[in-house]
Amino acid sequence: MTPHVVTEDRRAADVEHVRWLTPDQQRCWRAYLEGTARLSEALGRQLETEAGLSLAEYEVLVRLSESDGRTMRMSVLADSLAHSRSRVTHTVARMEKHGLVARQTCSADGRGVNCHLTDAGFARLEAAAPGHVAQVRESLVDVLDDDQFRVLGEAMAAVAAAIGH
Amino acid sequence: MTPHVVTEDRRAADVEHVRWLTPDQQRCWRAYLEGTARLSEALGRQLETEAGLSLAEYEVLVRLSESDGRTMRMSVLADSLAHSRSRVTHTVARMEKHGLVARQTCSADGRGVNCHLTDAGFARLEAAAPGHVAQVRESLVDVLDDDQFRVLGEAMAAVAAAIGH
DNA sequence: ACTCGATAGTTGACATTTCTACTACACTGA
DNA sequence: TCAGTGTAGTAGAAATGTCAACTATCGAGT
Repeated sequence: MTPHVVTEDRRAADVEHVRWLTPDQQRCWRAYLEGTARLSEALGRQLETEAGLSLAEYEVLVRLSESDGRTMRMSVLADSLAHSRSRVTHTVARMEKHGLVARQTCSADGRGVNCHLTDAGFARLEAAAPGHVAQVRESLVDVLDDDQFRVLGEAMAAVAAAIGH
Repeated sequence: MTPHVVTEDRRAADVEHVRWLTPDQQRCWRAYLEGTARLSEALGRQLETEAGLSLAEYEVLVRLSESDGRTMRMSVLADSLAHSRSRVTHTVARMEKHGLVARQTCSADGRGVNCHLTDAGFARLEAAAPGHVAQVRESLVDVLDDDQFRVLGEAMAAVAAAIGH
């Protein structure tokens, strides 16, 4: 904002060392940004209109439905979704108000909270899943050939691993 | 919520026609979700802490900097970002308050509004770009080999095209 | 010129996400 | 035992995004 000459000079020098993206890489990167934006928009809209769920809520339902006893610790849920704890707290609080999940403090660890999928929540997931999967296919899986989709998965797994946990 | 027998039956019948994802596809899809979540989190955090910009604001600066006269119509900007018009209005309004852009009604079309990148906005972009590119490389480009990244770009371009404009 | 439907953009209410600070409990080591 | 440190989760405010309603202008058809 009010740069000193020194910092300006350093920045200017740094610029010469920047490994800018090549035009091809630029194209890939822009395509990534546009594709991911449109895809999450399409998925979110489908879920919202046909099932009254946000994508975040749906993902919570999925994780819980797959876990032992349909129950997960809040922090495990957060990690598995790659969402912040705070975000999961808020999401789960909303879902609890709607009767989709129930929370109770963990008997083994007094700090912990178990989040449990209710029957109503499970039913809601069952009702939502077919439409959601159809949308995932229509907008992503069926648009790509098997190799493309496989590489996409491997690439994003590598990205997730590189960023760390 | 209060399902009739008929609709329940229909749903149950439909379920049998659902083309669920195969386990391999599931893995790819989950990896996609986790990778994109972590990547946008990493990019957003880098920009916020090192440049005081959100990813959305940064993208606006980039588009404007590349356009003729560093000026774009609001709707063109929105389309090119794949963001809603409303969202762009809010984003640009915030940026205008900070002096990064300036708006003026379009002389040719009285409904239109031109969004122009100010010198301060351009300077801000120049300052932010090296760090951002470094993060994009560290978390994405340099994590993948050339083929993976190319396929990723092609795949997401196909997705964007399939979802339409 | 006039009316109608479409387009451009904004606005404000509402929902969601992020940020920061806080409480409570658990574990470790003296 | 208990002080210090780390972990689990929550709460509320601020920032950001979405939705629906609105104003204003354009442009085609009459």
